[in-house]
Amino acid sequence: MLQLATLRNDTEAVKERLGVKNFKEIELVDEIIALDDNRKALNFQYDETKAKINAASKEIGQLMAKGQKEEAAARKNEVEGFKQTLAPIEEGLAVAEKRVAELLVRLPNLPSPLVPRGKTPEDNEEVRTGGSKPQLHAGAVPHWDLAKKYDLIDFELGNKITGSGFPVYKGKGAKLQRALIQYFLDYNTAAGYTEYMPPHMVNEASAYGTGQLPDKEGQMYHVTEDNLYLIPTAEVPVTNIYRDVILKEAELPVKMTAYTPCFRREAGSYGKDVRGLNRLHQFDKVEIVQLVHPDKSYEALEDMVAHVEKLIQSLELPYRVLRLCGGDMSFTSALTYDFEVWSAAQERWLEVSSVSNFEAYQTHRMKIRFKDEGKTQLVHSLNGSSLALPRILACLLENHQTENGIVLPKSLQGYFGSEMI
RNA sequence: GGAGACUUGUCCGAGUGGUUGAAGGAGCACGCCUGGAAAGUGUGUAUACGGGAAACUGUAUCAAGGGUUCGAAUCCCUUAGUCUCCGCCA
Repeated sequence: MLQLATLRNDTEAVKERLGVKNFKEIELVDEIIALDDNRKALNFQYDETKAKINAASKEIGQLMAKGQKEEAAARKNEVEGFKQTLAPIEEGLAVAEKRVAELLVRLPNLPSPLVPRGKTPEDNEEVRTGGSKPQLHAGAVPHWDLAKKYDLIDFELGNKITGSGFPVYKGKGAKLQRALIQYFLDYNTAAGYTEYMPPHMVNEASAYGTGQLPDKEGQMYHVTEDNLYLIPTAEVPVTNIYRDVILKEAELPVKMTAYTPCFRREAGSYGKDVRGLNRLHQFDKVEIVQLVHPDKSYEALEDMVAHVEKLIQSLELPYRVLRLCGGDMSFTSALTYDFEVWSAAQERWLEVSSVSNFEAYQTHRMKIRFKDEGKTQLVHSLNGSSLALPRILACLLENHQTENGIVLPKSLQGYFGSEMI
């Protein structure tokens, strides 16, 4: 969440930035500041009254030790009076604190100056493209047909076992998944990311930390019996590894990578968007996360974008890099680059990675800090997919299909154990 | 799942109602000592939110939340976690 100090010090700039994100309730900013003024005043009164009570209680202790019972009793009465004035202050303070916190989490992160204005995906800015779109042979088909033809994925079987959006990978299809995961993890660890295998369920505090709660609970599967959430992305458990941790400056940057399945309810999706592998309830993804010095986060973002870009290039897929506009970026992000790969048979772009700088928005909630010559301050957090598997698989199948089979990119051949499917 | 023990600062560890934010030790930082280092020695060493130009100072925090009390690390309740034994089990 945003810091109150930012709201206070740069009120107008904050409002202007929220406007870029098409945030509707700009008036919340002034409302929060006013509420916090009230909170501060109450807090001051509380502290003052409490100080009197503490001092008097201490005296009572000393009087009792000296056996001056009557004086002690008199002080007790005095404290009784203080306590009566304290009660309403305490109550008001609790309400004020809760209200400020509630409203503050409703403010999205401020977009960086690089974020283009706009409302829809059409307003995203194409930064660059790479690779070239393939000329498919005459009988070329979309990936769901290829998956069937080569017996790689059984969608109907997933429907039977679980429901739509839960495909069953089979034979070479399953092996290719494993090869992709292994390749991505090796590629990430070679770049200095430490591999983690985190839990696939998280508690409320973790979901709150990365911003899935309080608003987006409808997007996660919730195990109500134990009050746990299935992770929608490895970002949640991995970033929370450092929740409530104060790092040493020398420990920065922290670079982590993890493979996990991801679970998303995707309520309201339909049509061609959800055909085949385009949008699933369960999918596999390898994620990268960085915690960095606040001065270095944009440098780190560029570094992560370059990292993901090289990975996509190594898969020999045509891609484009988009800088998301204010209206299309996530609630918690300050700047996001999306990678889309060209799905040659569907003739559309599919998002395969989203790389974001959250600045201190997540770390403020999670209290991830570092010590800089005695001064403690928040680190910046970033994450990106490196990479999400299903759409990569879809594009690999579609783009690399030939009459004789699917030719795998060289980078994958060793992991998969052969050149073709 | 049942029974019991436990959860204190960066770490170890003392502390069962009254100047305890917390003894003692270790670690770390800086200084002294040394040709240099070790040893020794001195000082310092939590976080959040307030007040103050600053020095400094108030409040809160001894797993978390609530209660009793003039006063709680210390007593009571709830929750979470750790350990031991039993049960179950990949």
